[in-house]
Amino acid sequence: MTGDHCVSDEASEFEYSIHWINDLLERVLEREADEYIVSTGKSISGSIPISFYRELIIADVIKRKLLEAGKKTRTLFVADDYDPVRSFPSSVSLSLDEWLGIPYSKVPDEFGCCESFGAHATNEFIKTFPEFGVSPEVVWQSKLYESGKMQEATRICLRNTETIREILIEYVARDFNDAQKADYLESMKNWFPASVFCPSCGRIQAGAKGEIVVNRITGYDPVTDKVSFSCPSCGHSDEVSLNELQVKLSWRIDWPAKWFVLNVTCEPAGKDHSVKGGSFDTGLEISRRVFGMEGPVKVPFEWVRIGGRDMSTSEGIVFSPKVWLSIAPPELYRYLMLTPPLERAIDLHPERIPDMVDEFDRFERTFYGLEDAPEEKMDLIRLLYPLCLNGEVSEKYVPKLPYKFAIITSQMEGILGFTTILERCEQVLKKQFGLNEISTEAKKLIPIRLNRARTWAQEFGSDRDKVEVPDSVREEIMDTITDNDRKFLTKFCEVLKGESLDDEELQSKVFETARAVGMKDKRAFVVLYRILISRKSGPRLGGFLNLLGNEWVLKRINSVL
RNA sequence: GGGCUCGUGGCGCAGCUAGGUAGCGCAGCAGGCUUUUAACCUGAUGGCCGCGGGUUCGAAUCCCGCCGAGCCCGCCA
Repeated sequence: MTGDHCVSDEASEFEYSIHWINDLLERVLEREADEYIVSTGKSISGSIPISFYRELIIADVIKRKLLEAGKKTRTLFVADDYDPVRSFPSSVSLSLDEWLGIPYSKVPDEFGCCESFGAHATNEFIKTFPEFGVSPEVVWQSKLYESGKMQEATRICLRNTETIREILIEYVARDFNDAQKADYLESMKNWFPASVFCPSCGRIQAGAKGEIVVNRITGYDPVTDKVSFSCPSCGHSDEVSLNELQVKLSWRIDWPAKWFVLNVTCEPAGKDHSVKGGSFDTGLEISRRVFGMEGPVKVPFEWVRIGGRDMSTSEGIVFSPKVWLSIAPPELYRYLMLTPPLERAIDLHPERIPDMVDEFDRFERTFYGLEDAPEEKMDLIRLLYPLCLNGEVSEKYVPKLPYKFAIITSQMEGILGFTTILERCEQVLKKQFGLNEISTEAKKLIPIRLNRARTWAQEFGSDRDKVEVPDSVREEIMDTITDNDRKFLTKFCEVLKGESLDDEELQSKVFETARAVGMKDKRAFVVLYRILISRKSGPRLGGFLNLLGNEWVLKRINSVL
């Protein structure tokens, strides 16, 4: 802040904040609610991809800031498991014909461990909440309906069918041409905002994606509270009292009804819903005119993509939270979600995880003042860093093993064993951060990072990232070794047989030995790397040789002599 | 048809809201660390800031138009 220019109180209102979180908080606080309910929701047509965490994290930071401001608040996660099956991802073994049109909450779990197909997919996701630092209350849409909590909302909607029709015509048909508009108006004449789960066949609709015929209510009598319907799936038709039927509101109506029932103050919405005149806006209109409520604060956000493609379950590119956790820290994911503006698409590139982890580590060290940063950036870092964590900010910096070092080292586990590797990593940490002792917190993180780095190298790394130590020296490598090389190797064996040296001493010995036999030092390194890992360069040799152990290296060298 | 976002050195991005010397990370290059590197440090190279107008003393930044890339909505959810 420059002190010489004075900003009046009025003008300061128009100052831009350093981050969207602050603007968002302000907008939400304007509601002056007794309790702020920040809701999120997801349809459950299969495994939930990590992209959905953008919504949960946005909701979570709103909650965190509200709590900080001393407000009462909760976040919700509404699992829309009452939606009927329209299609299955290719990996699913269930028969689509059998379950089409049945709610996901009534389709069995093919793995047999959860209550239903919907519950399985949802539970799998919920399990990762603590690691990603979110803690919403889980609301099952199926239970919301089955427990009767939605029934009054449904009744209100049926009684206001005419108003809802008007709203839909206004919003949906806004940009239609005359012919489309005429069709739409015609179709809305006998339209009702809810559908019936047929008491005879249990379906809410017939036909798969593209050719859906919904078992829509065909009439409602507000005096008798009876609804009539005709099932397109089995042909059953009837007129039954509303509270004796299982009825579900249409999507565009279901959403505002949930806002009403759950008293939602704020809800982030992906761009598919938040498009101008889209389902969110329609919902707000319904909130106002049908439920007499203001409706939640809309928080539009763009999608998270992976490698330039959308994460869709149907395409089979499911990048699940579990996969993320197997290669990168959850804090990094939060960081990536919180840094860019909400309206910006985020494209994840798994192959760039090492760089991104490095960046986050640097960001963290900057927070702790271990790295320089311009003061104007510090405000943002102080705001953002705590929001990236899944727990409390530690008082002291917990040193992290460099990810790129972990990539190489973790792949040595096969030949060295985990214990040796851990010891080596602790040494590196001590050296890098100038420590005498490593805290237990830091120690705990080492194996986690090693595992992630190894998995990353295997699953997403290029050939360059994969370091292998073959069981024996390959034939083609043998052929490249000259007599002069053997002279060097023989002499170097004497070094290895001698007293144990530290990394740097051993490093120097490579040079000394090379010179002693009149070999170019460059060649000495190439030869050793070839024998060890079949390529001409690799990790810093002194440390690497010690990592492998003199005994092992001696045996290896002897095998080519 | 309606809407959103993006277009800045090889790649990924910041800067744009309050116009004034074009920055960062990664890769690449050169050098250093008693000579290795995928660690670390230093340095140099590299950009008509998509194109064309306008406003201005001055535009990556503001305004208008265009081009290109991508996505969403438009039946259901």
